[in-house]
Amino acid sequence: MDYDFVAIEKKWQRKWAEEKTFKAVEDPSKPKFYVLDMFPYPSGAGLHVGHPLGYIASDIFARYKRLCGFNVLHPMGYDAFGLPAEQYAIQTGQHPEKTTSVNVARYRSQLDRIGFSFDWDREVRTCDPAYFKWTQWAFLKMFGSWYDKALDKARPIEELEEAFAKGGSAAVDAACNDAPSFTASEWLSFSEKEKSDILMHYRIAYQGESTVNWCPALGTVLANDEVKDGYSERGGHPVFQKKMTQWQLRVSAYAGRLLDSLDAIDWSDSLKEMQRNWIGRSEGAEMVFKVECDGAQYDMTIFTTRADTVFGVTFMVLAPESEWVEKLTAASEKDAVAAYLESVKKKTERERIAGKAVTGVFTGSYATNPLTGKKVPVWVSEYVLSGYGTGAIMAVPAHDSRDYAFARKFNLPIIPLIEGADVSESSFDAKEGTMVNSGFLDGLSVKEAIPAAIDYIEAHGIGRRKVNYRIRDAIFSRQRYWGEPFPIYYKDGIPTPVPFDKLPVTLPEIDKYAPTESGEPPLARAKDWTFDGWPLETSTMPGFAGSSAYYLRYMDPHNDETLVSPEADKYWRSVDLYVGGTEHATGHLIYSRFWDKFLFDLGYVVEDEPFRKLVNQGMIQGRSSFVYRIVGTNKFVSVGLKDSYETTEIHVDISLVRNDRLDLDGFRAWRPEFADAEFILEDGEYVCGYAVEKMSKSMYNVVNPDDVCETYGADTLRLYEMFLGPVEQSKPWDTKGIDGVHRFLRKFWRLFWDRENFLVNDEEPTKAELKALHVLIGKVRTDIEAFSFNTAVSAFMIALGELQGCSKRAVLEPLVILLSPFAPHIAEELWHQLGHETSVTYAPFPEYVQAYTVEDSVTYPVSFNGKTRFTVDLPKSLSREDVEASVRALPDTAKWVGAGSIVKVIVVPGRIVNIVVKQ
RNA sequence: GCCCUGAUGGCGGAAUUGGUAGACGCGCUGGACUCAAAAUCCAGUGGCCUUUAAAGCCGUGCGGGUUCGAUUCCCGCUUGGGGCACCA
Repeated sequence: MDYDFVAIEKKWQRKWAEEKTFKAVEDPSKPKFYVLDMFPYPSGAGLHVGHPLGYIASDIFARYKRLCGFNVLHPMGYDAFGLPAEQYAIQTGQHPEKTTSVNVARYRSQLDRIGFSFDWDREVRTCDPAYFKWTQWAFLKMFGSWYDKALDKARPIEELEEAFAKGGSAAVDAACNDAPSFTASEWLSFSEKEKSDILMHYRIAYQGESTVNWCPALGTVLANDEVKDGYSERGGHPVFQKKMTQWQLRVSAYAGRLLDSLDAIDWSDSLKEMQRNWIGRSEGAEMVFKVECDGAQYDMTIFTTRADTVFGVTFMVLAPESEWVEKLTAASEKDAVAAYLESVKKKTERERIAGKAVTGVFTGSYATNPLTGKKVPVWVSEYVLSGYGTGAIMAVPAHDSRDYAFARKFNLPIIPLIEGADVSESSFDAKEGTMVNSGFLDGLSVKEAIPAAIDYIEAHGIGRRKVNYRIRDAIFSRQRYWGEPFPIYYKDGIPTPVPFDKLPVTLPEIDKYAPTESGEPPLARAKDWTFDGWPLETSTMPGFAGSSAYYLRYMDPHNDETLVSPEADKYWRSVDLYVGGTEHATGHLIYSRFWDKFLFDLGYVVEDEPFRKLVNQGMIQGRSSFVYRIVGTNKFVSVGLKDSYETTEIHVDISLVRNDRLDLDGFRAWRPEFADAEFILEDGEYVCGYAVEKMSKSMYNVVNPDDVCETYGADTLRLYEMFLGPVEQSKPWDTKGIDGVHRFLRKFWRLFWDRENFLVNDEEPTKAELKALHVLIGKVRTDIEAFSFNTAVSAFMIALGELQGCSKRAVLEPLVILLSPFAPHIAEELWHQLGHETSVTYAPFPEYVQAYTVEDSVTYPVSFNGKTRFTVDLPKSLSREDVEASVRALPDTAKWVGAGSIVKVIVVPGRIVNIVVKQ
């Protein structure tokens, strides 16, 4: 019987679905294991072979864990809200829900074909009201909470109100954005509206004005991680900085915890580093400068990490968006400052970054250096950011390159503070050297001077130690249709939560999906977009809202009472293995951690980190093929000969190319303009050139997994994607090697079947066969645990070579179990042919037994300095004299052996190379 | 500019903790089977020198170092990929 992968795969995929083989049920008697993939956005293009890479790896791991006796939760769903469906809707008028469900169906059929062991009963879709009810619920919980810095956790807002009523604003140490201070009695006298406005400064989910990334082309604001190099990540449209009132999440309150608990999770160093940079902790000091403008006096606070350089401050700089600009602009400079602010406003984010031109304007006011008493001018410049620190800086041109450039441009003085620093050409930014010109700091090294300066500042009441974080609060509103509506309505202008029992707030039907003519979000088009007669919020939530807690929902997806029941949460706890791309490093993976910590604070979940271990799979790139048309003709020249002609490189569809050889007739039929193409061949064939590029339709290099399943089968696809190289590594898809993997499966099949006979017998395996089997068992286990699937596949191939013609049940049964995570269909089929009734999925992983000894070896005692130190196993061909002579000839350092050491003797036939001592 | 990563045959990639570099697969070459082809099987396959073989020499991006021994550890570069970037 032949290996009929088409029939086998169809048969078992149907059985698995019918029998719900992979259904996960909470079972306290078994240890749990939660394996999760980042759920996909169901795009219209469908899956290409790059997408399943991570899914295959996690599926192997999930199946392996089941074999090891774990109760495995391995769910899948769809991140179904998003821009592409909405833009398609704007163009065609088709409801995004329709597009989305069509795409979801396509994804599902593609996924099913690869034979994943998902528990589809737990599927979630972020756009499903029964799901986003809990996204809205979490938002309301954040709206109803504040962050207590003293306890370092979120608490219900009612407790804040109580504290205000007792002790006013001074009674709490809360994370907030510039809220006014007030007494207890003032609080009690405030109106509802006033109280609401004040609380808004404290809520974890709050409405606040801030400088946001505004993208006019998309008609919406974007979060920082959705902007790349000043362009929108989706669509690549220019982005402007704009002050707007938006819903925001107080992620910044969690900065310290997000940073610290990175140490406790098993993620790659590079990813942790990315998050550390994004969070951006820096230690320094806040310092107060007295400022004077047209006779008025102010105290202005700045942040610096170089308190040691205060003696070199020669000017101050404000961010253009800073509130200080208005206060500190002298009457005489009003016009100049206004003109400058206007010019800054017009620039796109891109221009601000790219144009490194030094610009700025003098405000006409002066600040007093708190240490020297000297007066220095206050300037405004776009190189200072409003969102970081206090939006104002002290400038030390001698030791900061940006301040230096500014000082040079506007002819401001430069005072060097470090001995021997030459600041005639550029600033000296390094934190090393000995202080000079710095009063009481003179003679100290920079490393000593920084804390000494801060101590002094604190002692004299000029400022205090301060840790600053770069991470900003997440902008949470989007002016779009296809997202979760906010469960917020405006009662007398006061943002009011929709009661929990009225959730979810579902999307209204509207006639057009574009923003309104007056620039309002699409939801403003809805006829009756109200709650209880009051207007509802018209913006929707961003993409990361629905993906932030989906891993929790999988634990208890049908629960209508809570996001996740305490029982389910306590059982599944958190994700043990999370597999996905690194592109979410500063988006989803930050927000999810924040979201989880928030729910943890409120006692809804038991773990304060969502993803214990994270593996980032690499991208699979496309391998594009090219033909070379001789300029001005319809003649194509093979790649090896193209240098003798002037040619144009043309992408050719890779389905017309096999092993870089072009299918000439197929090419002529491909497009009308090539119908009468002529070819200049080499060795009778047309050889194409190639390049590794992103897999995309326009480069004709997309490989659909369905096609691979058609020709080779899902098992081959799975095995091949793993065999391609380490999961974490990016690599091009290259069909060349796929035959080798397919051949392996056919050979494997042939251990069981020849043309018509089932070969399996009950003979006793030989020692050599047992050795091959058990080496494989050990290797497969360690490789899977180490996520090294490519070497595991190699191990199978080696074992198969050694087990040729071995059709013994005692060998084949464990072999089938071992193979089942990788190639589940063929394994399931053969498992049943071996007479088993139940799925191989729950068979026990074979035990590794050291069932062999080194053949042809003999044990020698080895002695140094007349004492026997240890014994070694060596090939018989080596005489005892040889061994001892070799050991004696070794240098002393190699001969030392400590008590209790394990010794390995490295033997090249005929001589001892070395002795390795292991502890 | 800063941070993280990687660099090994014609190709994808192996190498447990510093111990015979190139496993496994692809490709290529030769052979078997076949009227022939496909499929399958067997053998060879880093480079140089050599008629061949044996033996030898050189070889893990480059230059140094530590070590009996370095793809592996240290220092300094070159270069591919990714991230951050006026963050004071």
